[in-house]
Amino acid sequence: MRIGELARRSGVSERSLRYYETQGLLQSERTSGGHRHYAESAVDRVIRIQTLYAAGLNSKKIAKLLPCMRDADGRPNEIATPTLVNELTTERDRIDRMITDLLRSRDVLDEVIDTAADGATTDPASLARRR
Amino acid sequence: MRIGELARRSGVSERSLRYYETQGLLQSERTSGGHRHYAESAVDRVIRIQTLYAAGLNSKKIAKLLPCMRDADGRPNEIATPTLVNELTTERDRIDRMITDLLRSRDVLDEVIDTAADGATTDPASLARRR
DNA sequence: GTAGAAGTTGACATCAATGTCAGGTTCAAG
DNA sequence: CTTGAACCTGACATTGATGTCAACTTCTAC
Repeated sequence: MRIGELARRSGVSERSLRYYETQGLLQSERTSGGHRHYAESAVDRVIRIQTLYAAGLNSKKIAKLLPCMRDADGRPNEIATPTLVNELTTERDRIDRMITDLLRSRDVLDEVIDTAADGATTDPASLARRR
Repeated sequence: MRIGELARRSGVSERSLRYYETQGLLQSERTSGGHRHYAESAVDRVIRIQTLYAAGLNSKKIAKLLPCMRDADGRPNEIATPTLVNELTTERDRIDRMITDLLRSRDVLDEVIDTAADGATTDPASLARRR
């Protein structure tokens, strides 16, 4: 598929897809005229990249990590080196702390929202949030 | 307490504390010479601010949200307006998605780490992570 | 072959919290 | 009073993925 379709299907801008390529995160075939063509599997890959970015990893880490992830269909292409394992463990712990923080923040928001709702509401969404 | 102590105790840089003040997130008394003095409660407040920043809220949202949170000792000073509740609900849902993403990323990292560990390890931490 | 949609590269902008530095002032202990 | 630590303001830098625009080329449907 071409870049426009990949962007649409993955929910990531064309700009970012080209950027991913410069960072070595995403491969593409080129037509004789220079247009990019992607395999079907690119959709999943892009989504995975996005998810890792959202978790606070930078391009370099993602580039090292991607070959060690198993694809939908099989085994990983590489096994993480001890050095990489160390880095990833650090990231894992950071993500763990992030999750803890986010849960706390979510609870705070829920409380503020529910406090405002108290007094009178029939909104099912907020009722559902009540403890 | 003075800014240095607050920075140390809250784990936030002096630079950031001053920034929080310009954003209306943090109040301080001033000595005749212009030095900031903070109440004990500032420590908690700063930590709360940091947590909300980590959850992706910006200064403006945090400024609106803070008066609606209840302090350690009591009731909130304000009740969120319907408009604010809408905004906060949007944030809450975003945070929810963030948590989902982070859990996924954490699992991915765990899998890569464990795959690398397979073959031979006696590291209790990674053994503990095994499913 | 032609028109218009879609693609290309390169450059520059952005966002927002935080780091850093300079030059000056205040505080507190001796 | 002195001295050094701590604090003040203001300015500029950083970070890194992404937005945006310009000028040009390629692709595709007719």
